[in-house]
Amino acid sequence: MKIESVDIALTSSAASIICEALKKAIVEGRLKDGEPLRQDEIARLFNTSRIPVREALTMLEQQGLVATQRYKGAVVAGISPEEASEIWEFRALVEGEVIEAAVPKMTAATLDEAQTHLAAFASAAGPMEWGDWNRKFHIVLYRASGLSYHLSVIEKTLDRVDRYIRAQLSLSNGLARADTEHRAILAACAAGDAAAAKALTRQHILGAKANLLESLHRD
Amino acid sequence: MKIESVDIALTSSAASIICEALKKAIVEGRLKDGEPLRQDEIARLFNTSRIPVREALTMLEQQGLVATQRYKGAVVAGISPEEASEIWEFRALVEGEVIEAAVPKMTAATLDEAQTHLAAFASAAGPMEWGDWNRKFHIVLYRASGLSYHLSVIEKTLDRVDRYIRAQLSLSNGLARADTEHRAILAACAAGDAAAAKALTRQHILGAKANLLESLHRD
DNA sequence: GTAACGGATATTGGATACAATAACCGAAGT
DNA sequence: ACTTCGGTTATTGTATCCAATATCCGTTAC
Repeated sequence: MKIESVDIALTSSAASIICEALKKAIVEGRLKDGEPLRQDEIARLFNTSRIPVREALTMLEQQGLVATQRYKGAVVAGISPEEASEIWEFRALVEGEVIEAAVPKMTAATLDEAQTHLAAFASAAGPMEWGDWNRKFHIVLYRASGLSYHLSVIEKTLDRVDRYIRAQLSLSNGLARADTEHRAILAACAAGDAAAAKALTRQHILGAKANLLESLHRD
Repeated sequence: MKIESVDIALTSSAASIICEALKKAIVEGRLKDGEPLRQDEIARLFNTSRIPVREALTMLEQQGLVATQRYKGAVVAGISPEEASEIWEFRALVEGEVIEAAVPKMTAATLDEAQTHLAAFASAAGPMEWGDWNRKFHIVLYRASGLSYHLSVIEKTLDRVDRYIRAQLSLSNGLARADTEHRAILAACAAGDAAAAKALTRQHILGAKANLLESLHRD
């Protein structure tokens, strides 16, 4: 007879727990651009020494989420309008290609799950939830492609810019427009029209890019 | 009057020095897939404690060059044929797009530098040099695009697979074929034909993918 | 008043020491 | 012979302590 076994922290080191918590705070925009991340302050928050905190900050720096200067510490890494513009072009390129490859492999379960996320997105209460469901909707569709390397690059890129997407969704028409475009993308996927899904995804991303740059320009 | 000032280790921490050294060894294929990386052994090599070694390994894990298991240590991360196939497709997508954007921005200096690397490639002595000049040739052309985010993704991807490219160059016809294709790509760039440069780059990468999979299949 | 210098404080980088876990090995029992 | 248990060793994860550097602030010279 087998004993009921539960994985107790088999994959979680203190560093990765801290890294994930900080990443979540950055991605959700709770930590603002340029905000300093003090090692001993974070260490106190997690009841650890500074060693795992430093490893977590090293991970985040490698992911481009924080910028570190020797003997000066880490700050949340911002993004310039030029970088934003380029990253949205990159997203259109890669996400367009991935959804095109994904459409022929989508199952009913894929479409169901996407539909669920779309409904949750439409009836969500605040910017944080919008961002979560928006991302889940897209990722579910991409995942059907089975292109794990492409997916990992997409996820890292989204980590880098997700807070700007959330801000975008909060603007006037941001939510309604995204919802409309999501429905069109899902319809194309359900119809098995890979070319249309790719084109709509590209428009979805490049339209958001134009909006973002416009709002940045107004400041 | 101003004093001649030299940056003395302003940007170099022990961790990043160790990281770069290990990365070079992995990229050049001197550390084989699955080879364990012991913390205290590396620490002795660099005359440091294990702390900066651990940070270096953390960086390499984030870059996908090593795989770590809790309480078991880090090993050089290999790559499956499926992953290789997907990564070469990814390269064709991104590098094709980047060189297309780069062609209109190339200067005479860009083409000169690429030509120099191409000549060095053709007259290089061994696999290591071939790999170095091959990579420099492509990167110089890509850099003209000014697409820094795309470039950073390409560099990280190349770090991950460069040793397989080097192995490929060492095979029969690998070097001659690469040289021929490089000349064609450079000619298209010099002629200002962005579409041709893109198509030739894609063929260059996808042909190498086919060769790689074939050689993997023979084993 | 202002700029340059010097010391006090805060913060990070690294070394050492200890705790937790895995791998190995040998002995005992069946 | 095979399995299982226990202990020993090797290796990693973390805490504590010290060194190196930056920042702040008062003082002083002009």
